[in-house]
Amino acid sequence: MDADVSSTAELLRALGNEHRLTILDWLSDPRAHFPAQRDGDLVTDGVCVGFITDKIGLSQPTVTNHLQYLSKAGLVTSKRIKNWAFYRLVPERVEEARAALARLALPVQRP
Amino acid sequence: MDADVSSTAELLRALGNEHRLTILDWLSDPRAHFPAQRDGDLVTDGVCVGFITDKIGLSQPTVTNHLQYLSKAGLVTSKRIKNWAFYRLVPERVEEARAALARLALPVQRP
DNA sequence: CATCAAGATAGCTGAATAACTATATAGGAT
DNA sequence: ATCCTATATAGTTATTCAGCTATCTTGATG
Repeated sequence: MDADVSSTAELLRALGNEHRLTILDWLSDPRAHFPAQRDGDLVTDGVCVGFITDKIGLSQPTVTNHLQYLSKAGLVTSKRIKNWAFYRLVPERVEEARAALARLALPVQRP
Repeated sequence: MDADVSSTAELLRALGNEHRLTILDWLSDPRAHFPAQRDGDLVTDGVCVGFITDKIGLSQPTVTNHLQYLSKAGLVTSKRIKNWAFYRLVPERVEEARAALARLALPVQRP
């Protein structure tokens, strides 16, 4: 556990928001949630901010904020093509969160 | 996912704090982290607030605050014996968090 | 009954979150 | 060069978080 509690906490904090969870869910299967893009592949490059903004019903700056928050926690990466920004999920980082919780979920019962 | 995003977010928010993570880690194996108690079994009843307060180095009201936060998220339960309050981990609830993250960690790759 | 000990509650403060509008920046198209 | 479009940044506001000290409540004990 003490193998970086603070980074784990930051990670879980980033996951602890309704809108961010929704966005991550969408990004985990972009083709199921967004139309195809002209200038970048949904899966390979990621989803553009505009699509997420339209679908989630928040202002564009607020969505950018959430995406930057996720990015700081390492949960997404971004890529710029022309003047679009594409955000892609980093599933390994989600897995790290799961791994950190694994030991808590299985408490040691000493005799 | 939409099977209660808001409760999942609350759960992950509760997990997203260094001190609360530390406390939960201790509660996942109380005998490894605390001395035996006179008036309640560490595992069966939980750990008393005083032990946690001493070990974590925060004020007692702050610790009570964190424990109540965890309790609202369903991550711990409390039991009062005499004038001690014992807090015990609810590993099933941690497992719920893991389950919610499981689908994100395994993104669908459609052909 | 008076006192002590354990925890909870009240009340305060500063920092971080989450939202918005308005504006800046940068690339394409006319 | 100008305009349009996509995103980022600035700046504001209200709320929540995380900590503290001081006090209340409750049970045990002299």
